[in-house]
Amino acid sequence: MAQLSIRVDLDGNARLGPGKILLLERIAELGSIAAAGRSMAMSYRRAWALVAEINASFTEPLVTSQPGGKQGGGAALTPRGRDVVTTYRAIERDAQAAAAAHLVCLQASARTT
Amino acid sequence: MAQLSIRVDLDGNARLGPGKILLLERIAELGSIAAAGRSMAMSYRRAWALVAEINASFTEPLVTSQPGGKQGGGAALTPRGRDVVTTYRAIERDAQAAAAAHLVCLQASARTT
DNA sequence: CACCGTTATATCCACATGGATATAACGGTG
DNA sequence: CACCGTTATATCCATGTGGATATAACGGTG
Repeated sequence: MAQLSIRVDLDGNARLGPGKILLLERIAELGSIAAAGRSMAMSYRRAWALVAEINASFTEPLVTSQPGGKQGGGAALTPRGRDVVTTYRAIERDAQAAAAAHLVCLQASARTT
Repeated sequence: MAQLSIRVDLDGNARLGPGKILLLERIAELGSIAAAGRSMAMSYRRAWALVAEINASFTEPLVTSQPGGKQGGGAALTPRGRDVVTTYRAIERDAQAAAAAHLVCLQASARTT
């Protein structure tokens, strides 16, 4: 089915799209920036840069991280981080629902090959 | 206010986002691919490539063009092209409305600098 | 105390994107 | 019939993005 791909442009410079949100979810699931990046075939460099950008975009960090420690360290989402992910997914769900009828219309004239 | 930036991913390879839609609107308004590109500070090469990609994505062209003729030629939207633009704008409007409450929530924790 | 996997950071470079530019063909208009 | 601005297309190249790689620091664990 036709899908919307949604990027949120907040006032200020914060921009949040599918890639960053998936990265956040993988961090929550896997407990590290490195593992999250690997799971998305993304270099650590890029994953780290995205996390830095995300944290800089909000008034408090969405991701906490520690170098060293058990298993070498790791990262996790803050409560605020979890909220942001949940809210983004809600936006996606509601926007997709609101657009469903229009998408059927668009899809009808699209080349499917 | 926080804005959604929406890309539509149709079944097949067709992808339609804000840039292509604006280009289509400018073509409709200005009557040429070249003028539309200029109005968006976009090279003719790129504008032309986007139009080709758009036309290839649908079962019938959204843009017709003719080289030569009065004022050197020009381009215009087909009825289908106008439909697609209208439908996309409707998706944008409805999705934005559906997300409005969530966006307020997100914006509250975003850095506004 | 050596080891491990991570965070954090810097450097180098391959590649794709797209701008700049050139050229030809087209077909009304003066 | 020359001119014009467009479509259409090709070539060259600057630039930015992000991968690959290296290194240091960190702090639990065996």
